[in-house]
Amino acid sequence: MKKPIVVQVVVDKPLKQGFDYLWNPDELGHLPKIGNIVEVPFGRTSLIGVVIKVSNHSDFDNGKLKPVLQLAPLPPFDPAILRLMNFASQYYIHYLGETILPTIPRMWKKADKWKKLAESILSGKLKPKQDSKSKHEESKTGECISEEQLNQDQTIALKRLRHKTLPDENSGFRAILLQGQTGSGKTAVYLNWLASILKKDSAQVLLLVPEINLTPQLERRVRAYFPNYVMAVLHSGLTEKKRGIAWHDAMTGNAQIILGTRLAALTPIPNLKAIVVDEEHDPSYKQQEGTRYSARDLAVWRAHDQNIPILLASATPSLETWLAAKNGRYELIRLDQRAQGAKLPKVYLINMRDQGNRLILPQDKTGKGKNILSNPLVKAIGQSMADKKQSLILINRRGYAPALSCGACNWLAACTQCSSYMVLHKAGAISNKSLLSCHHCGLVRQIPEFCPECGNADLRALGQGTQKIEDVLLELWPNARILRIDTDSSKSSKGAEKLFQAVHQGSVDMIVGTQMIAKGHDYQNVGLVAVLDADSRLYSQDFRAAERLFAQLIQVAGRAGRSENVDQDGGAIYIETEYPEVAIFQYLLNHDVDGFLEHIAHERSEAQLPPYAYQGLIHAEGKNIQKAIEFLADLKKCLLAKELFKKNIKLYDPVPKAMMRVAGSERAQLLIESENRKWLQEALEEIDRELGNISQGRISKGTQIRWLIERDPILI
DNA sequence: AGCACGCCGACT
DNA sequence: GTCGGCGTGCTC
Repeated sequence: MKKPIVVQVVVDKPLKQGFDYLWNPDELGHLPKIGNIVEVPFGRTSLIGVVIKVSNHSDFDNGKLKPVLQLAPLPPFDPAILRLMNFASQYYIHYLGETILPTIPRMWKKADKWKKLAESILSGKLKPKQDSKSKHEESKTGECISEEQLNQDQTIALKRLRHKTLPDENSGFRAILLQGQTGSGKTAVYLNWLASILKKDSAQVLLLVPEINLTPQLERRVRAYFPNYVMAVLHSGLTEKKRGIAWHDAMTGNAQIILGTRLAALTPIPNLKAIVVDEEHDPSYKQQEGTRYSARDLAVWRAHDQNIPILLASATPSLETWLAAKNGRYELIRLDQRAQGAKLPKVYLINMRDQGNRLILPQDKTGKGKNILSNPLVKAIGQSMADKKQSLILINRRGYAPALSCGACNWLAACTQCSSYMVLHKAGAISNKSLLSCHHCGLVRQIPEFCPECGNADLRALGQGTQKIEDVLLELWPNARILRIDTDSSKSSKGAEKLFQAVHQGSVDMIVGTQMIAKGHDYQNVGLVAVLDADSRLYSQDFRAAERLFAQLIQVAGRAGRSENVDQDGGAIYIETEYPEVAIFQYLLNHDVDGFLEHIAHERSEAQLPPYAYQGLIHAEGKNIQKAIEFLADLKKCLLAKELFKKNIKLYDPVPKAMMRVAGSERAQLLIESENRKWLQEALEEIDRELGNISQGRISKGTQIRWLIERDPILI
């Protein structure tokens, strides 16, 4: 008798095991391969799954095996990407099916459309128009900006890079940190490097960027660099179809260049020969839902596993990467000369404790406006206007004011769903009338006419956001052309790119915005950058706050003085702070990135914090905070009885989260820490088992607490 | 995670 | 007498 073909399939459910199915080669047209994407019956419905094992046996009751219904018109996930998925699943303590399946674009998860898709593939209709360039024509290096255009520093960096990675056919795994100031031309270096990798037949390269939707400039630049290659662009902002096609182009090898955000790190690229992670320190590489992976870390693992080079580029490397380069685990290539001779901007710290620096607006007799803009900054903006230079003004709060308060009884408008105050938005931003909005759950409310506590009509806006700064600037310069760029304004107009176009055309004098204006954009005529709320991000209890702020400040500083005019001075950055003496600002004064990292490294080492220790976080969420805390306290008690936790693991006390209540549910967390990676891994696996025993999915049975394990958290 | 099955309180 | 609560178990 002929042996049946049995395949094991994982699906997108919180289930530990795979499920066995019969494979009928006559009906499916092929023999099964590990990595095949299939449709299988599951309970009363059917699901998409991935084959993870092929055999002739099943431990399950053979009479009850159901057949695989359909095979997707896609190549199987290649062995390398499956190894990566397996690793991610284990490392981040997430079910394999729930790790693999969410990486498949929606377009390919509709089994009823597979027949049609198969036809479009055959007839070549799947390609979008602009991507249908033939790929094997002409010289493959194409119209790359020629190496002669690189400055001396860049040329040396590129040479070293090639020397490290190209001497022989399989030079193997190399992790290289390309550290260089903003404007030092890192992009030109790595694009030229990728060009040399791509010379090898059918090679594919992966270029990861933090948020491509904010930087269409980079996409255009890469396209222009490689006109003769097919490029696949992958990020969450794409339409279903575009993303589906790009993913298909990557996994079939049709595209040579895969440019994308963190999700691209988990895309199958069968002929992957090199990876670049641009702005490798950027927190947006960390996925904050589902499998909570770090795309940068996975990319390094992938490069190591596939024995290929990876380049990590940044002006302000993460401490992890910087230390690895320092102790020789990674290679270090520096790029210190600012391209085209541009100078670094001068840094001014404005001490906001100094009364003399405070500005009183002429109309503002009460002095309410005194903390909004300082005198030195107003003078500098005026000068910048006179010089016909643009000013970039950052305040990391959108809306008009971050709170609404009663002048009589100090009542504050709070969100009913979250432990946060509601932000006042003036007409025009979210809707055409003023209202209160919660930035955590999205709840929107009318502005009350009277204080609901005491009936007073004197309700005041506390603090300031982008809208208010815009108002104040208009008061000071009634004729100034001011553009506000934040999530609100880019949503209500036709997206951020339209707004940025106005900036580049020079039809704007001042740009007021949140952090999103600091990312990646090459401003040609910005002479001044101002940071208004620097301190608010130092107050955070997160130990990485200073590191993040420093990176952001260096990044915005780099937006100043980027003119085409070679003799330009470097522009200026003004930072308003009540603590100009703290280390972060002092290192910033000298643009001393290494000094700052050295300083932070010392602090972390003293405190035994990451990267000198490894952390995991258990999240718990329920109807009330007591229940959530109790759940974690019980867990802790139970864990402390185990050997592993007595010796090698530090368990902190369960605490409410900084934002305790969000959208009606209350959240707590338990931090666990170990000096040893492996011990932490074992501990997290033990916790997963423990919680799995008392849970159904990710909800604990008795207590109805939803829990989640996070490895290497970045926001604590 | 869904979803069915199954055993105890207030309702047309 | 029934509708419906969510506790428990299953999905190849």
